[in-house]
Amino acid sequence: MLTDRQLLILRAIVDDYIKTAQPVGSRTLSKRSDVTFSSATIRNEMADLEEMGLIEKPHTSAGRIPSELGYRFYVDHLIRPESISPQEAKALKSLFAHSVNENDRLIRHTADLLSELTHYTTLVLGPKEEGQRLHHLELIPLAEGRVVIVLVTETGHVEHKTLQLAEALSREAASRLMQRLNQTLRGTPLSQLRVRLLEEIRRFRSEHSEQTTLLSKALDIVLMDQDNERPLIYLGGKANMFDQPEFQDVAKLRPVLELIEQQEALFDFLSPNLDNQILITIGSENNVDALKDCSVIRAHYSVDGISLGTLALIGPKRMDYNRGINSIIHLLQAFQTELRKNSLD
Amino acid sequence: MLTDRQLLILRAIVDDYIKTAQPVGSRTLSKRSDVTFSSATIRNEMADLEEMGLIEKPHTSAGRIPSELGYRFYVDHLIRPESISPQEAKALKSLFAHSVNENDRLIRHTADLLSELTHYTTLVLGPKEEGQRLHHLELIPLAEGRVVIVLVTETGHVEHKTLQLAEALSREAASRLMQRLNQTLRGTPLSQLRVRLLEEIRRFRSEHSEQTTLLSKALDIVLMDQDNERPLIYLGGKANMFDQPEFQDVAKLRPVLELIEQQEALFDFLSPNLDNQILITIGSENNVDALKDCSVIRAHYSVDGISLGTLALIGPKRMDYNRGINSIIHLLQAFQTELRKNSLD
DNA sequence: AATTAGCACTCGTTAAAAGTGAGTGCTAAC
DNA sequence: GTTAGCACTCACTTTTAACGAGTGCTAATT
Repeated sequence: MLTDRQLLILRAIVDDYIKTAQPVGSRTLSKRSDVTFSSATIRNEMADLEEMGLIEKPHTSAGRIPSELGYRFYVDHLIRPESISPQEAKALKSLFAHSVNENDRLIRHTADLLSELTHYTTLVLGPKEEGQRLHHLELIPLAEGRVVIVLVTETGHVEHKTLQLAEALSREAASRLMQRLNQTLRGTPLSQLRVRLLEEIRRFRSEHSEQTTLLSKALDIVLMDQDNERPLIYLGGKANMFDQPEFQDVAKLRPVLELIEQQEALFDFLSPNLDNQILITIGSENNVDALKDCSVIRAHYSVDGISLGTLALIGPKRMDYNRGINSIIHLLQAFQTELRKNSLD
Repeated sequence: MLTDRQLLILRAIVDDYIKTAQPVGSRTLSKRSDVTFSSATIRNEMADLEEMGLIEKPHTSAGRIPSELGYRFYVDHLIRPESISPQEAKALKSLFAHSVNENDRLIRHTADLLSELTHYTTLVLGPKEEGQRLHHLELIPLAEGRVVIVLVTETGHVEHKTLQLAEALSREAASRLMQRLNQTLRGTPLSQLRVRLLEEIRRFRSEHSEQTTLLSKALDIVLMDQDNERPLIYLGGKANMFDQPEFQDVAKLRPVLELIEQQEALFDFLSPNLDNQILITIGSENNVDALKDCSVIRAHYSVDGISLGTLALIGPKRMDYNRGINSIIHLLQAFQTELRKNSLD
């Protein structure tokens, strides 16, 4: 167990290092107004803290920096849930002043906002398709056998695909089929949609003896497309990475930026972990080599108790956890409220 | 005018520098099999080439590197339109083996292909909306006054927007209005669509005395949205930038990557210049400070003689122009063929 | 017993000095 | 016109020295 003085020193070291990115020496600390004891005393305490693995020195004659364990301790025990400043609270309220009807744009907007708010890079994992339920389906026949299928989910998400049929689908046939499909399929989870859709078309065909073989084949191909399986990831403030002194070296910067561009890898990484509402992973805790020098703050967003996706903040291990956590919590609130507005019960 | 020997030497210097990124010395050149004269002779010729501004030395005791003028001369006079290798030609053919129905995805796919082919970063500017013409318009009323409007252009581009009305629009009203709108508005350039759409709705209202004020207001807001004005830009192979030795320094890399993330700036930069089908700009010719160390190869793509957008390749000034130009030309062909397939006359 | 002042020591950082080598320009010989 | 030879330049590397922030330990102080 740590003494109060040790806690004070540890917090001071982490705070200072987060601010300056420079190893913190005993003399520097002793000059702080909240430190009443001498640098020698601090050195003794530091030796103890180092023995406990909470801090470390880059080399013999340097000050101390927090270890991963130190950051972990700081995050777990030393963070004070600071309320954001009044002007920020005001800004946050006005952020969503005019509603954004489409979830896609709402999510993109949110990613940008969060990165502006924190000056870190932001990742927003969109809702997984599979979990969502169908609200409405529309078939729009165009010229030359082209058919656009529009799909609206209960969360208000709209999506379209274009099919190419060998022969035209009449507007009347499309209309009849559509009416039937909407009657029977509303509420179907998208994960089952493909199977049930084909089944339903087959049944419709036998009842009405209409020629929809081509349609079902084309639909099958388009719905099979794995593009749909994976939720989209939106990024905000990528350039913020450049401002971090730890990423002035291309060798450090490259793996992070490369990972960020890879949808698949990111998806695996961000994929839901529903234990906590807010999850912070530090350095090697990320279990991703490219992120061994980064910390990630994740928050799951949900509507009506259903978890939809993830908001994440990515920065150096030396990131401002306090600010990051508070910003993400506050933005999460506003974001969920907007999402709620867009959903179709 | 340059002598044959000077041309040989200039080409050798540029080729060598493109390959190695190291200043080329007279001794190195004299060892090439196609060089029969001595290093001293080469030094004399180099002095002349330098006087003409075609090459320069980073410092007194270094080899020579091409100047911007040198690259310009190389691009204008020394490039041989090399046909791509058989295996690449084959690969190119199979690239679009299965058609991509949606232009958006086709464009994205193309950006990725081009960057894979060249190992440079690729930009693809999508078609400008304004120039395109309406093919079909669909209104889909959902629950709670939500209406999805789907818009299909003659190029086969599909787009949707969600409107929020204060009170529900009946399916019948929507259907009637839609039929009318499609009759009168097909072929309208998107640039005029907003005005003509509102006009048409107003007229429809007076004729049928239907309550569509809300609809036109909501439509107005949504169509006003400047998001639509600007074509999308797709990026491929961003990570390729990291491989270039000239961008190992964050100070050099940063402005380029930052620019690439800025849709607006890129849009202005890539905006059509219809003089040539292929345009190459080198370093300062880009007129963009962030690209002063880059070269850009641009190609305009068109369907049925109508220019739609731009394919671009971005790399260091020392980029492999030969390969870049040839790749972009070949991919352009295939890309346009696919686009043609997707258009609705 | 806890705290602090003092001091030798460590080690990264910076600056200057010396050595190395690739490459040039010039001159004289071919 | 071409080439061999040679002095010269200058980035790059290595070496050495000086510097200073910071530490650990010990002895004195509270």
